[in-house]
Amino acid sequence: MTSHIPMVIPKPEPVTDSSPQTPIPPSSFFNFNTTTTQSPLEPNLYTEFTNVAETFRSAFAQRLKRHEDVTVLDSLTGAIVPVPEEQDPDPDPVSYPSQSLKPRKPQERSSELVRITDVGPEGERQFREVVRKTRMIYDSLRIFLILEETREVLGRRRGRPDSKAASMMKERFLWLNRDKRIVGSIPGVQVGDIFFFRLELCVMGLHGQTQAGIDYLIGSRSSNGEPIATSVIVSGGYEDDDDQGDVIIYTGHGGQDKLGRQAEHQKLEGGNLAMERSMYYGIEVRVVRGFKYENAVSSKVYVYDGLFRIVDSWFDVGKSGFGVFKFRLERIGGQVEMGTSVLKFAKTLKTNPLSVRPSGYISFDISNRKENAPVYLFNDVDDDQEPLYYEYLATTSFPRGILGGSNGDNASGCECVSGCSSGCICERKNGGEFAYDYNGNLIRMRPLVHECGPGCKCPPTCRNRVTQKGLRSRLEVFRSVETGWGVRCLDILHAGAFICEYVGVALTREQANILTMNGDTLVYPARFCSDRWKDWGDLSQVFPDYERPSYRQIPPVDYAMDVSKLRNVACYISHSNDSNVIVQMVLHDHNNLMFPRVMLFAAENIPPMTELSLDYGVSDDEWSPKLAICN
DNA sequence: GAGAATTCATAGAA
DNA sequence: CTTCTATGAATTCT
Repeated sequence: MTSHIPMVIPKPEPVTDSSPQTPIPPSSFFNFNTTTTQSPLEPNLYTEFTNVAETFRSAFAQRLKRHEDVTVLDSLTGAIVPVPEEQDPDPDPVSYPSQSLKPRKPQERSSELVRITDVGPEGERQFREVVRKTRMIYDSLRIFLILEETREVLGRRRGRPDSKAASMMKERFLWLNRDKRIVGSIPGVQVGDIFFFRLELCVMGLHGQTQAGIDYLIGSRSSNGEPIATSVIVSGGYEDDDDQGDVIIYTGHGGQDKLGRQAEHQKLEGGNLAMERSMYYGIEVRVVRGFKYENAVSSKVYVYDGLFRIVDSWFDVGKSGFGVFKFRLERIGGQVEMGTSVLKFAKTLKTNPLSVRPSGYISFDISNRKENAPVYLFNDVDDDQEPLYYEYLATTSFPRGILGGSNGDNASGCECVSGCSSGCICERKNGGEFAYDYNGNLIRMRPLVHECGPGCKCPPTCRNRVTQKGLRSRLEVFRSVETGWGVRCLDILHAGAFICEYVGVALTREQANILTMNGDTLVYPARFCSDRWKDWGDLSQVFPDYERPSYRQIPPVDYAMDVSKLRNVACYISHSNDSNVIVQMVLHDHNNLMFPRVMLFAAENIPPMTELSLDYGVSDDEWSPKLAICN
C-alpha cells in the first residue's frame, strides 16, 4: 500500500442552515479512513467487489483555494495531502461510507474520489475475475435481449439491447465502481481490454458518460468545489483532435451544432474546466480510444489505452474558425503497450507481415490451404521449426464404422429451406434453444451442440451451422520463451466466437490403450476442464427465477485423439487454469453421441496478439508443453 | 428537486 | 458504401 495517494474526498451533504455562499465548516470537510471496512456480505457481485475495494482503500483530503484558510499541495507529485488536525470527528468510522457518504438516491453516482493502487497480485486477480464475470453478464444479457426481441416482434424495429442490458444491470446493482469515483486505473481492467459499447464502459466504471467524451466529477460535489476529469474517450469526433499515439491533442467539448459541426466558441466549463483542473493538480486521466472495426458486433470498438497526464492546455482557433480548448495528453511511462498500437500492428500483420516483422516467419500457412484462412508460423526466439514436421489435419477423422450406420434419427434433418428458425426440429434437438446467436457466437455452454448437418435442407447460411464452416479468424502459431509454442489471433475475438476445432485422429478406447503402451502422445477430450466457465452465459444474477436449461445428458466422451503425426493449429495452444478459451462439444456431420467434435470458443473478448490458453485439466504447476498432450 | 439540456451512441433506412 | 434520422439514457445544468 502506498502511503502517498492524492485524493479528494467529497463535500458531505450540504449544510442546510447556511446560505449557498457560506463555506462549509472545516471539520465536516475531512474524512480520513485507512481501516478496512466490512459490510455484511450479500450474494451479489457488487458487494463482493466493494468489500475487496475497501480493503485496499485509503483516503486523504484537503480543501483548496475557495476556502482561503488552507491550501496544501505537494508540488512534486501534485498530490493533495491530508490536513491532520482536521480529521473527521465521525465517532463511528466503521459505518463509513455507507452512512456518512450515502448518496441521496441509491442509484446516484458517488462523489467520493479515490485512487486505488497496489492491490497486489491476488487483489488484481480477484478484481479481474469480477470484471470478467460482469462483462460476461452484460454480453450474455445483451444477446439474450436481441434474441428475445427477434422472437417477439419479428421484423419490427429493434430497440437498443446494449442500453437495455445496461439498464437492467443497473437496476440490479450490477454496475461496478458505483460507490466511488476512481482516478487512475480501474482494478481488474487492463490496458488493451476491448469493449464494444459505450454503455459497457459505464457498467465497468471506466467511463460514466453514455455519449460525452469527458467524464468528470462535477465541481459542486468535489471537496474543493472544483471539477476533476477522470477519463476521456478519443474517437475522432472533433475535427481539431490530433492523435499521435503516446501524445494526444484532445479537443474540449461543446460548440458543436446538431450535425456535429463546430458552430461556436467553446467555453471553459463542464468537462473542459475539469480537464484544466486535472492538469493543474497533475491528476491522470484514463484514455479510451474508439474507432471503427469491421467484423465487430457493434461496428465500433473501444480500447482502453491506459493512463495519460494532461501536460498543457490552451485556447486555440480550430479549423472552422471557432475557438476551441485543446489539451495535450501524454502517456504515462511504465505501462504495457497500448491496445491501439497492438491492434494496428495485428492489422498490418494480416496484410503485409514482412513490413513490420521482416524475420522470424517460418511459414505463411502451415495448413497448406486446408483452412479457410492461412495459419502463420512465427519464431523469433530460437531455431525450432517443430510444427512444420506434422501433417496438417483440418478436421478430426473418426474410425471407420462408428459413424456409418444410419438409423432413422441419423437420416432425418430439418426441412428449413430458408434457414432454421424457432420451433424447427434442429432447435428442439438443442433443447429448444439454438446454441448460437445470429453472429455465430456461442450463447451458453451445454453438454453438446447439434448443428445442422448433411441431412438438413437448410442453406449453409443457417444460424445453426457455425463450427462446420471452419476458421473465421487469422491465427498464428508462435514461439514463446515461457510457454514453448503458443497460438494467438490477429483479429479481435468476441466472447463466444468460434476459434477452431481441436483436431487429431480419433481412437476408440481399445485402440488408445494399445498406442499408449507404445508411448504415443494422445489427447483425451474428456479431460478438458471447463469448470471455471460452467456458468458461462448464465443470467441468474439478472433473472432471480432464471432456470438453467436442462439439457439432455450425453454419454461420457470416451475417445482419444492421436496427434503424433496429424494435427492442427489447436495442438499448440498452451495450458492455463486461467484459460481464455472454452471447449464445447459439437456434432454436425454425424450423430454418434460418443464421438462429438471438440470445438474451441473464446471465453471472453480477446484482443489481437493475446495468447490463447486452454484448461487441459491439469494444474498449472504440473503442466509442461509435452505433458499437455501426453496426458 | 424536477425538468431541460448536453452528449465523440446506436441501428436501420435512405 | 456513406450519410441521415429516429430513438435513446445517463449525467449535468438550470
